[in-house]
Amino acid sequence: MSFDRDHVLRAAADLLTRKATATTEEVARAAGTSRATLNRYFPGRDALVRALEEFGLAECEAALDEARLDEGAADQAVHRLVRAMEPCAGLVSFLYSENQLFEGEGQHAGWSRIDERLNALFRRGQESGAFRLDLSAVWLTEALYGLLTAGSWAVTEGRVARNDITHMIVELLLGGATRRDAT
Amino acid sequence: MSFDRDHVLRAAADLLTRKATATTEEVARAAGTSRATLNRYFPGRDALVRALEEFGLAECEAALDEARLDEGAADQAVHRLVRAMEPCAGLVSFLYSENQLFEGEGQHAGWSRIDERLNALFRRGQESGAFRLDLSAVWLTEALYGLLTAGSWAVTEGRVARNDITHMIVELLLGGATRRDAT
Amino acid sequence: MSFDRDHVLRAAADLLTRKATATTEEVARAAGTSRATLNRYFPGRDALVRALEEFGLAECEAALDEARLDEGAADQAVHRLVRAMEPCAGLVSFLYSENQLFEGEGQHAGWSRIDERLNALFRRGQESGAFRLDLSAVWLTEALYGLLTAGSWAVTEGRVARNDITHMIVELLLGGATRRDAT
Amino acid sequence: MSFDRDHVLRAAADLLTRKATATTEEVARAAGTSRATLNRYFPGRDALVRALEEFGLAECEAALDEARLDEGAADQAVHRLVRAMEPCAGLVSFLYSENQLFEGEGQHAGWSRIDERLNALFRRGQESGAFRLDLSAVWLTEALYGLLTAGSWAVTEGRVARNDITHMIVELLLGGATRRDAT
DNA sequence: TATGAATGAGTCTTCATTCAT
DNA sequence: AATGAATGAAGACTCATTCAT
Repeated sequence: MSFDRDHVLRAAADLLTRKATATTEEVARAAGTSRATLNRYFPGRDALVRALEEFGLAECEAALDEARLDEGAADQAVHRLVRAMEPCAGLVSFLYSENQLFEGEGQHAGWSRIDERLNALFRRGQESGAFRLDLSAVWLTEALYGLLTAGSWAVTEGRVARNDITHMIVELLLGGATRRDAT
Repeated sequence: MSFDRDHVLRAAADLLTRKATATTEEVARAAGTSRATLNRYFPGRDALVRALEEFGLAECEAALDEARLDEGAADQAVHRLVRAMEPCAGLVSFLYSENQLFEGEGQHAGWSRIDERLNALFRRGQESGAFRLDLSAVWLTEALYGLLTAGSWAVTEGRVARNDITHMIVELLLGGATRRDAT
Repeated sequence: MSFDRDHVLRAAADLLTRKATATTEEVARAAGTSRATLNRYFPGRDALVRALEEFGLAECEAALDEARLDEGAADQAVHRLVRAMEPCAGLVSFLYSENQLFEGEGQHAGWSRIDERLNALFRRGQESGAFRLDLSAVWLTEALYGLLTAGSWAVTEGRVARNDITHMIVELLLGGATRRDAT
Repeated sequence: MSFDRDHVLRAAADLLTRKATATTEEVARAAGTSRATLNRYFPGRDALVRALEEFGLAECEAALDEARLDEGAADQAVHRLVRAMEPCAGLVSFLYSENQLFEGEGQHAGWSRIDERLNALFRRGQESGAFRLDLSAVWLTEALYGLLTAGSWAVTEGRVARNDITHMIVELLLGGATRRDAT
């Protein structure tokens, strides 16, 4: 059977998300192939990380497309967004921590595009009067990443049910912890 | 001059927070000492991480003490908590990611104690009617960690002003992004 | 199209003469075929070297035959010898260096046969009074190899014209650098 | 005891002269040290070869200095030259074959300097009427290298006595194989 | 039969660690 | 006590080889 690049990338993402320092051998084994073959397609660990970055970017872009950020009320769009991005959370978290290493080189332009799309959504919410103005769109974007990561971990560690996590993130992000009806 | 254990730990925390894969040599250099001396006091990388864990735990406990979580309204306590914990965010984030590696070994009991104190705060808020019941105290604790980490990065990357970050985190955690006065 | 064993051997000899550490892939490419096919006919790098050895031996034997070492004056025979062997020089040089690796394994008997034929020529010259007795026939044989190799390199590097090299080698080997008519 | 760079270089030269494809481990063992330490001082195999090149160059230059090429009759100078260079022959031969690999990069300028000094000697002999004019100085230089290499091998393989080799090379280079008194 | 693809083996390199000063 | 130097261990990479088409 032929080498399934996508399958390998998914397996690598799964493993590295859980154990960021996993060996090339472990990655290869997890992908059901050998070190040498892995190296044929991704020459060097960097190449693998770069490929994962492209992969993660594509997944995120697809998630954003699927969420139709421009349509309907901003809070509903956020809801769709979180639901769509949740599967990417682990990989994105891994890539974030890896990117810290490449400080000098400047990060991949694709992430700026993603950031900008998220920023645009939050700005739209602010302009429509739905979202607060004292919390900047940039911060809301960063906070979304943070909550996605936290949610991913919380599920992995068994502290929150997988089926609940989208609700947890969306409600916290949009409504906060304080009771509204208590007013 | 005598070996300043605390100074070394702070330097190591600063560096590893930014670059989790930093070499022993880099850590030693950042601490102003040599590999060999570093190894004399922390025999093995694990020992250093464990020491950092103790260090981070102590800082966190101190922050929790300083925030007087049991006193006054829960939301005010959360405010004090975030302000007090913010300096620990980077180190806590690093230790979290390191702990992923030691899945097998149960994690340090100290973190459970911290978790429990935070959980207790959020439960108190829920029992007092101040906080929502559909967002579990456990999740709020995890979310707090996530927001602290996101805030730390956002400041490091220059996206949010250092003086604003406590406000950003507290307001989002308690009030969410949606405008309340718009009702 | 059928596999042209001789063509492959010549291409391999040409390449390995210039770059002794050439990869199997490079050899195959130079021969206009693929690694796998090369391996089908020469299973293992050793097999290729052995085949090259047989090839080189055959070429040398043919050169010696062509030079008719037993006929005429010894110095004339040396002249014919150098002219005939010059095309083999590069390959012989390569095989010499390869043989160093197989110290343990006795070298191919064919080389002894060649050596013996050359020795015989120089001994014949000594016995006929044409060649000096204080330079052993064995040494003259080795020196011939050395001069052939040096000549091959000198031509490759463009330091001596291809048409001159036989003259240069023969004259040096037979007459040395010192002027005779100066006496 | 401290790391003896010169000792390591000599050991490496001795081994690589005999077995050009020797492993880093074998080189280290032959030098009485470990791979890791070898790598500390010569990071990468290339670095070792470059260092050997510098080492060989220095030895050659020293040999040329010792031979006082400018003094006395040219043939006497050649005699001194061969005697002085003989110990370098193996290493020079190795470096020659290695240099073939770096075709693109152009060879170390030092060798040109050596070549030029040798060329000058042979030109001086030609101008003084001692050496033939139909064998170019450049060729005599190349031939000298070839004879040194052949002599080194002949001694290693036990075909010529070590004490005889200088005589063998000098006499062949200067006087050739043909009897002079036969005239 | 010839070849692209997969892999086992072995080398190079680097890191964490230990030792002698 | 502190450090430069040496090393064992382990990961990454490349090559020669084999397999399936």
